[in-house]
Amino acid sequence: MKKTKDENTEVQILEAAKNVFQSKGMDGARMQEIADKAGINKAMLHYYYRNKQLLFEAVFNNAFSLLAPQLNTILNDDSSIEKKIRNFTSNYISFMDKHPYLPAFVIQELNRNPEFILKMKNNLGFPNIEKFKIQVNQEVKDGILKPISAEQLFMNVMALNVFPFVAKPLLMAFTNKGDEDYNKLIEKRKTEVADFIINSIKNF
Amino acid sequence: MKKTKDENTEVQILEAAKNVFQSKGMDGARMQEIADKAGINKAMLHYYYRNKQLLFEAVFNNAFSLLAPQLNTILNDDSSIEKKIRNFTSNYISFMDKHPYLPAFVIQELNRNPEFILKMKNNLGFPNIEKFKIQVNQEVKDGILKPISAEQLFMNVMALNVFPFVAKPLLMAFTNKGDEDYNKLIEKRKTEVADFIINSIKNF
DNA sequence: AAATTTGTTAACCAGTTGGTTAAACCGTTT
DNA sequence: AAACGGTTTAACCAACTGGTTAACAAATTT
Repeated sequence: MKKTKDENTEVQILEAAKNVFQSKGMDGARMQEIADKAGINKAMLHYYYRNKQLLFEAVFNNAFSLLAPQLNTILNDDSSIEKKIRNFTSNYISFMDKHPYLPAFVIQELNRNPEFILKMKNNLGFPNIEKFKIQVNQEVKDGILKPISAEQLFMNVMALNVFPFVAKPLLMAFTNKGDEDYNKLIEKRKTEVADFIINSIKNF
Repeated sequence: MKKTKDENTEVQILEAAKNVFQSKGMDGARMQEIADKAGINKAMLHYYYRNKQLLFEAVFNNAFSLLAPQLNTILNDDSSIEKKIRNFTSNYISFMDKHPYLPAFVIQELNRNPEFILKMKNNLGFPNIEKFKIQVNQEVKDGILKPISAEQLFMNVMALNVFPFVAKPLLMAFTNKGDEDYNKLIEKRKTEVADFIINSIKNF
């Protein structure tokens, strides 16, 4: 039919690969299925991305570079810790509505291959906790926050925001909620999670 | 050499399968590797557990039935919410020291196959939130706790306890900690997490 | 418009994988 | 000690999987 390098094929492959890799993981994904979803021949995958590993890494890096800026809002922004937590919590949950598979995918593949993150760490813009650490220590010293280490606070913020997406099937079962009800629970967390954290750490 | 059904082989297979499945997942696991780790012929796997799927389910059910009692301490125990949270947090983190791969494994495989949990729900002893719900509502009404829904509180408790294990490689990278330092962070959480939660929800 | 480069396909291939089979092994029963 | 039963093995197999190849088609360069 048509040819003319649409510059489309390459993007269609990446989109199809994203869907398949994020729902089945590296090991469960099949090159044939990606090709089918992209509406092309399997040989094209190799023409554009040499092999499965490289295609996977393209998808993974894309996913990670969507995630990183989200985290940097809480780590590197200049506003107060309280504002940052409120801001991050609300933003992150909205963000997840658009990329529901993303955190489970990243976490799963990093567990499968922990050395993988070393490559990432060299990337510019890799989330770094140092600034956040200084800021937390300062606010604790100033009596704005009750004593807490930046690392523990960061872990708590991450956990409370990310876990409900990562463990969705499990939490749905335990709370006896269907998909719709569970999403309502999560929607409420846009404000509740921040309140929960602030309540715990702020000196009033 | 020796024969006499040691009743050993079957257990050795399960142990080897646990190791391989929990570190590589269903799709990444190889029957040959399991056989090698168990020190037996590949055909034996099929002799004892018909096929890969059934062997996997045996491992998964084992894992899940280790997890369930942990959760039931917080859901069905009779002590106060505060005591349960303190007790659960400390216990759970100790439990994870012994089964580090367990939560990531269960969560990963449930994401891959969400219908899977329906089978579990019929099992006796499947964690159920109802009692916990009544208890939380009561303590809120009595003014012991600030207003919070049982579901949100439960999600928060789970998130704060489980997430640091599930997302270990990610959190290690973000916090710039090596394995040893990260484990120290987690050790501290045995008391810090409970304090963090109680601080947030208790009326003083 | 001929030649070259880029994009695309169908057919193929070698290695791997889950699973099978037929025979051997060995303790127990007869 | 022969027959029997569950246990174990080596060899095998069909299906699948990632990847290659050679030829073809469209676009670009000369």
